Amino acid sequence: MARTAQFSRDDFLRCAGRLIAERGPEAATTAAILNGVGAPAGSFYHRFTSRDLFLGELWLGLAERYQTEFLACLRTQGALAAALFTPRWVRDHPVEARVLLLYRKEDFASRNWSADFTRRAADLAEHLTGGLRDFAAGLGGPSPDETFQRVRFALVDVPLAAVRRHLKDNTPLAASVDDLVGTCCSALIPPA
Amino acid sequence: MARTAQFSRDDFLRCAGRLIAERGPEAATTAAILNGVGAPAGSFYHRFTSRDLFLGELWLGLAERYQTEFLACLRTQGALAAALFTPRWVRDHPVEARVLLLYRKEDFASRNWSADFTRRAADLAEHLTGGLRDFAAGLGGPSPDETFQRVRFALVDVPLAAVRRHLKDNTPLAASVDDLVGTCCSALIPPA
DNA sequence: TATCATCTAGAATATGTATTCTATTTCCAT
DNA sequence: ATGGAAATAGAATACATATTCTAGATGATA
Repeated sequence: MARTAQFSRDDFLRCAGRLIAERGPEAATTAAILNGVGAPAGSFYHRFTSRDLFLGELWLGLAERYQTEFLACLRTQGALAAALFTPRWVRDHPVEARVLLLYRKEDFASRNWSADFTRRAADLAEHLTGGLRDFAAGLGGPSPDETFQRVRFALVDVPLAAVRRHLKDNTPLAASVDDLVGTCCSALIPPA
Repeated sequence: MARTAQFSRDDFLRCAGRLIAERGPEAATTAAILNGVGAPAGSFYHRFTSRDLFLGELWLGLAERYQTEFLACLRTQGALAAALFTPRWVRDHPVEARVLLLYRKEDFASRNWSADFTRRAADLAEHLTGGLRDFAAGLGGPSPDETFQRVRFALVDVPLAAVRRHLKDNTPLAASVDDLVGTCCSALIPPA
């Protein structure tokens, strides 16, 4: 009933991911993507309404997968495991890690996102703070909000900082990174 | 012997800094800068050879000032003071902090830097690692390189991570940030 | 094998942005 | 006063990149 597709949405997404991992979001021009996939412009715009939404799809997909795993890890294995989740994820997904963790959301979201995408991004952020707040509440302490901020710093900000330098250099993640992250985590969230 | 200048290099640099602090490096288009200063294109290109070198000058200037103060603080006041230097600098220089610490060097340096600028950037990086290595050497310990990496993490990466979330939200830096940074610093570099 | 929705094809267009170019103005030293 | 260097002025140009547009190809189904 119709011509068979020669390219898939994933062909474009993967190619863009590779380009970004290697040379940054700027390098993922439509021309570079089309050239990498070997497709004409028509085939790209047949599948995606614009480059902005295309990049949004790439970013949201990665972020949703990463964050879901992270929150599951936090719930089932606790603070230290969650703090060490990010270095592990970087080792397991070197390309995705560079795309998702080395650049800023704004490099992908710049503007013109659909209501659906804006919603997905907001849900994502809300889901993360929700998970962290729940965990912080379980720890007790006098100020729930102070605890939340401390937990977020220990489990999100510090691990990301530890990992970014290596992502930037494109060097394998040293085992000592886990020590640094673990030391901070234990200091910030004393084990029971 | 010549017409008096209506604009200064600093007018352009300051305007670009303001634009970047408010809306990111992308917002500092030549058109936006010219419009902000109220100058014609000729006056800009009379002073700067290109936008790339112009942004480089802006970034290098800020980075050199920030880093010089940081290293002086480390030398004279030690690890904890150096770790707390960054939050203090952010409070004292809200605009400059967003330009320098919220974005990546690559957002400014992209390409086409002169040999002079490349050299200044390399010197800067070398100077920083030098200062950190010297300090780490003073701490002793079995592995100088491991100590160096730990010091760099405690005094550079962790403070930057602590500060970035607030820079992104453009919210004043809470005092609790200093506690988080201090806790990590003391755990990573036990006071003598 | 005729149909037709889907997909490929890529040239043409639109847009934003950096940069150049050719006057023209201004002011100080003579 | 005036010659000339430095600065302003802004229209014109160059360029990269995203997007549109029209035509044509393909292949499962009736």
